[in-house]
Amino acid sequence: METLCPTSFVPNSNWTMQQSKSTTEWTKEENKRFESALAIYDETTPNRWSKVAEIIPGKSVLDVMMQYKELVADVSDIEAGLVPNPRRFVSSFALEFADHRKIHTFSKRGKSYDQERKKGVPWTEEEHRRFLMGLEKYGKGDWRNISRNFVISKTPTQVASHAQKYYLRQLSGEKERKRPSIHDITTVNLTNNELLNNNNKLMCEVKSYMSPLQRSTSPADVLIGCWNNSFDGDLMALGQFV
DNA sequence: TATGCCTCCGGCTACGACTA
DNA sequence: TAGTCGTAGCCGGAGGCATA
Repeated sequence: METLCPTSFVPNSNWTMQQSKSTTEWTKEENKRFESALAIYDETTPNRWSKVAEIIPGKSVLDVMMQYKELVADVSDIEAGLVPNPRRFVSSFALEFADHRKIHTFSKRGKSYDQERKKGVPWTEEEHRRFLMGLEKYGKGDWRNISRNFVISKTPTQVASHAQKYYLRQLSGEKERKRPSIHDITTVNLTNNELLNNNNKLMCEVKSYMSPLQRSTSPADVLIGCWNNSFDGDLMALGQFV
């Protein structure tokens, strides 16, 4: 059984990316290029952020990652209805993104946006890992925060449902398990933790790249903040800027 | 080897309970 | 009262297995 231990690298921080702002200002034109790039290179694109950065002269991989982080924050504000006029340039793309996420939430008592039953979207291993991280951070039951801060691609309902199956899986004895499952990945212990090694490596790279001022922020905060916004794999690309 | 049936897994939905 | 969580059950899909 593969296991991982999030607390081994998650710092005792306030768990925010607030301090880790991009060091450069973004013009309207740059934002437009940024949105176009996001449309061209979707989430499945390898080294997505490297490619996005190439499209925007003067912007680094970290810059575009931070910009994406802020875009997602805007979307969250829009979704929550907290901010009538989002704090910075909010594009139609952000609004579309918000609509897209809204489609994945369901109204109560059986009235879904789609009348037909949705085809299940399988959880990826990465999403499950983040789910486990969120579980460690917020504990069982706080699906809203886990969804918002760790598995942003899933709604709280989906997270809760996933958790239900996860706990059922844990309760079933190993002998009863006929087939391997993503739920076999747990948070129990440290050994065989490829993820830990990967993240230690990434944190070193991030720290190397950060300016002296930024280094007052834990690189783990940067890494986790990036994680929260689907920057999978692209942090590796930071190495070229070090 | 191909095919079809069976079983298991896991995402989705509905609904009751709880709380602010 | 609305929002959120917990959970039972439904359902589709994939893998396992038996049989021709």
